[in-house]
Amino acid sequence: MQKLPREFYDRDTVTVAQELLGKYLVRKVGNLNRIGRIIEVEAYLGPHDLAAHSAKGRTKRTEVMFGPPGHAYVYLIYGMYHCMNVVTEQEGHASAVLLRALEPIENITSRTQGPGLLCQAMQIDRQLNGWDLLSEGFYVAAEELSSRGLTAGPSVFPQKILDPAVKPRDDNCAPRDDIVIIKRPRIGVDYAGAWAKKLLRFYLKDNAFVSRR
DNA sequence: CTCGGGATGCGT
DNA sequence: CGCATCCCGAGG
Repeated sequence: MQKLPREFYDRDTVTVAQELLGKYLVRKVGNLNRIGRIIEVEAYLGPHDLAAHSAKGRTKRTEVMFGPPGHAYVYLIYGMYHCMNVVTEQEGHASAVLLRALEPIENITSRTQGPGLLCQAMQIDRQLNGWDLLSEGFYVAAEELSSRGLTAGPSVFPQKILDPAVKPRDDNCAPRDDIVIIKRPRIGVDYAGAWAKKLLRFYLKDNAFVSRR
């Protein structure tokens, strides 16, 4: 299970968001690793982005967004659900990628199609706000390596991002062939004016676990 | 301190 | 479409 390096997160947020698709979120609960393949995300582009929490400035709540990349920003929404982001770009940029849906891979027993359900299924709450995703027990991995030693699923087949703007890289974070990414406006941010219309929601085409709405 | 509303999900 | 449920951030 190849953990994503700090440099992966320390890049342009849209690039990170798109390259997170197909990667694996790993969360150890008890002695079991819960693993889900990330198939839907949204990019939040910093204080300038009126849909981003960091647009309110540096507050107690948004503190983590203003911190270094590769950390989890987890917050409570509507008094009953949690949402999980990964912080991107250099410290101070206050950008992040919201994880919206997973495809269950291992040890997941409840629904994962939506940011609140995803956190429920992975047992993610505000205790994990600020968590460094380069430590053990909670991180994102580049490839599935089943703890039972099973062969890789379809997600490990050669894949490609069909966006000429996204260039392949030489390291293990390289985008893979055949991934087709759908781009849509972000959900639930109608208050953000022109920013609500930008195509910053990304998901894998035809994946059955994309959140509805 | 109060108050309005929220990066949601579920039932009607 | 209503609503649960509570924290956040703004304003007095």
